[in-house]
Amino acid sequence: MGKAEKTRQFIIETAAPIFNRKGVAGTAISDIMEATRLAKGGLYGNFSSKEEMVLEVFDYIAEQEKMNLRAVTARENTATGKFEALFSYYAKYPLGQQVPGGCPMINFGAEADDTNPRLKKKVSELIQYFQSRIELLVQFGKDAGEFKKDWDAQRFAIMMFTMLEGAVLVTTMTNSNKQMLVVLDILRQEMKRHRK
Amino acid sequence: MGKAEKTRQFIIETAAPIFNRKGVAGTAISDIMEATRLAKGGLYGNFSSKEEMVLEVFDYIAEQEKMNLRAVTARENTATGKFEALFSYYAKYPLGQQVPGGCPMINFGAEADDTNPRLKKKVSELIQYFQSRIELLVQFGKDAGEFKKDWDAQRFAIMMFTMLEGAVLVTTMTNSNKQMLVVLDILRQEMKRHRK
DNA sequence: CTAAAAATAAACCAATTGGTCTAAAATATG
DNA sequence: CATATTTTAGACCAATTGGTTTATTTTTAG
Repeated sequence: MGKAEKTRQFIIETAAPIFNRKGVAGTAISDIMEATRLAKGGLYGNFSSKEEMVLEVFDYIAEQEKMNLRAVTARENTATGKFEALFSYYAKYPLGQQVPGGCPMINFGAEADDTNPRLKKKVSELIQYFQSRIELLVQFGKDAGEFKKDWDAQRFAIMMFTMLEGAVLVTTMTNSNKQMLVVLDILRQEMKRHRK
Repeated sequence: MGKAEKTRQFIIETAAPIFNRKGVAGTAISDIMEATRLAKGGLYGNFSSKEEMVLEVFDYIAEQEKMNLRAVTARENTATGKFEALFSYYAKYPLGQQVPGGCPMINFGAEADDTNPRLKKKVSELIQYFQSRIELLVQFGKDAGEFKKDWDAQRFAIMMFTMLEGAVLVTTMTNSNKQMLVVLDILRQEMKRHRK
């Protein structure tokens, strides 16, 4: 990685939590200049526009989120263990976030919806990825004989993902993970019902 | 309602969908001027700042959302019917929204989180209201002998609200209500399990 | 070590930002 | 109807917006 690549990456990593926290419209280029200690030329030499920068920042965030999801589940080797690891991770939410400032799918999604179709598409793809990973985890558990074969993986993936995202919103707004814990209990119970 | 009050209300109602769509930071005063056909003085004579305007706009939106929730459920007189009316309403999401631009709890919540504590508190209160209404609906059904007495109302309210909000996010991002329909089916099934 | 290439800082730009002020117009009240 | 009050339009403000350009520095490669 040459100097240029390094600077580019440094800008992306520095800008990510700022955009996630303050939103795209709420973040001025001057905010990024301040955080990176780079002059305007340093930024526009690496990105042709704020829009392009945001798009690349989200790619980075999406990669972080995917890596985190893999890291959390990789530590266990049974499907049940992997789910439990995920539940423990969310129980501590919003601690341990890879990119601070709340869930990027909610943050970027809410803003992109009516203003940025390219960004919206990226959010949509990240959502799909998360859901398909949950589905694969259920399938893995079924293949390993941990879960009953008639458990509807897609249905559970939708249930788990929507509930977790909703719980993240509530947790963030109320500054309390009380409801998140209830949600996790419901998910654990649902998993138990389909255990062999 | 004098002329002043009327203008004030007109500004709020006109600005509401704009803020909901484009976000607070993404909305310029000039956007509101254009939509209301009012000059700057006309706006700042009624609101001391953009911040104050947004706060009042959200109060209006919250009132609309509450009224809508009441309106949807009021048409039926059994708890089961009221829940079914809610499910039918969400099945058509995002159609029939009172304030266009997606769910205001997500939109304003995501942005307010790290930037506007006063707004965040209002979002939090609206969330609490929705959840308590669901709880009351369960309680109403229990009292009327429709639901089993041992159904945990609060637990279901959390499940229903978080799943619906998550589904709204997914529905909005993917431009498809496919997942919303799955979520509604899960909720219907859960209700059935606690029917007498 | 040197020459070509890449990366950077900072001055500069027009447009727009949220907000103020004043004079004119509209309204409400006696 | 007249007067006091409220409401409004629009000029004006300094600051900031995203973005460009140019001259200089730094890095890379031969």
